[in-house]
Amino acid sequence: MAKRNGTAASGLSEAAQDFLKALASTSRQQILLLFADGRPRSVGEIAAEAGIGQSTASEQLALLRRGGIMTARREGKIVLYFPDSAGIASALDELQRLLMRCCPPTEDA
Amino acid sequence: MAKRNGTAASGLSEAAQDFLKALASTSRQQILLLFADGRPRSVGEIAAEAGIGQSTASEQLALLRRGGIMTARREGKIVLYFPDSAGIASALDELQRLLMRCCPPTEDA
DNA sequence: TCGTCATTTCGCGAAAATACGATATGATCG
DNA sequence: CGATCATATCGTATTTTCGCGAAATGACGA
Repeated sequence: MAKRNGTAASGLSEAAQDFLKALASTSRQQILLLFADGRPRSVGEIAAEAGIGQSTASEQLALLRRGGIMTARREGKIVLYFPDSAGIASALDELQRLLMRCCPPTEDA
Repeated sequence: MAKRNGTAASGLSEAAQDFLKALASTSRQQILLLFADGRPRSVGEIAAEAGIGQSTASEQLALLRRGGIMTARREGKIVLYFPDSAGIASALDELQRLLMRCCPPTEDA
């Protein structure tokens, strides 16, 4: 009776949980903001631009990836990370549904 | 040159930061879910229904309130907590804007 | 005013997150 | 194959969060 990844007891899927946890960190937000220009980056680049260690960047990127916020593909010797628009959209959607459920925008109108 | 509460260096206002932090916790999510029926509750009720200590509930509710997710009003001797639809909507809106900024939903579309 | 009830604040120990350097894994090139 | 570069994983120290009971604050009623 392992818990499926659907709706957990708390009402949010694990994916959405990971999404929120990944986003609730200023350092990960900073990483995310590097991609405002839409250009994929290697781990080393990200570490340098964010001013953090290489291993730290790798770990944070792993969390962002688990949260469905970023994806990566291997490009020869390096690994290119970039935002996962689809993952973000779906997590955001689920989050919105949860909030709607708890907090109807004033029951009248 | 104190940082205004508008857009911080990371790109997210403090309000949005607190919103995310408040939401990124299963116990706080559980509290939030108690309000699916729209009925306001006292701190004691919330503690009981969520199965946590009373002081813990108070502290978590404070975080939810700081995150703009819940509000409270004093009703005689007790304090009634309930979701803050407006706060949620605005934080969600800002979050959405941030994500749009970093992750355009495929540059063509 | 005093006592009581509800909530907040405080002090604390346990658990988790964070960042780092060092080391292991994987891929490319000689 | 062996060296090298990029990334991932490991071990660890520091900080932050979590949840609790105890004590302080605030509100009401006798």
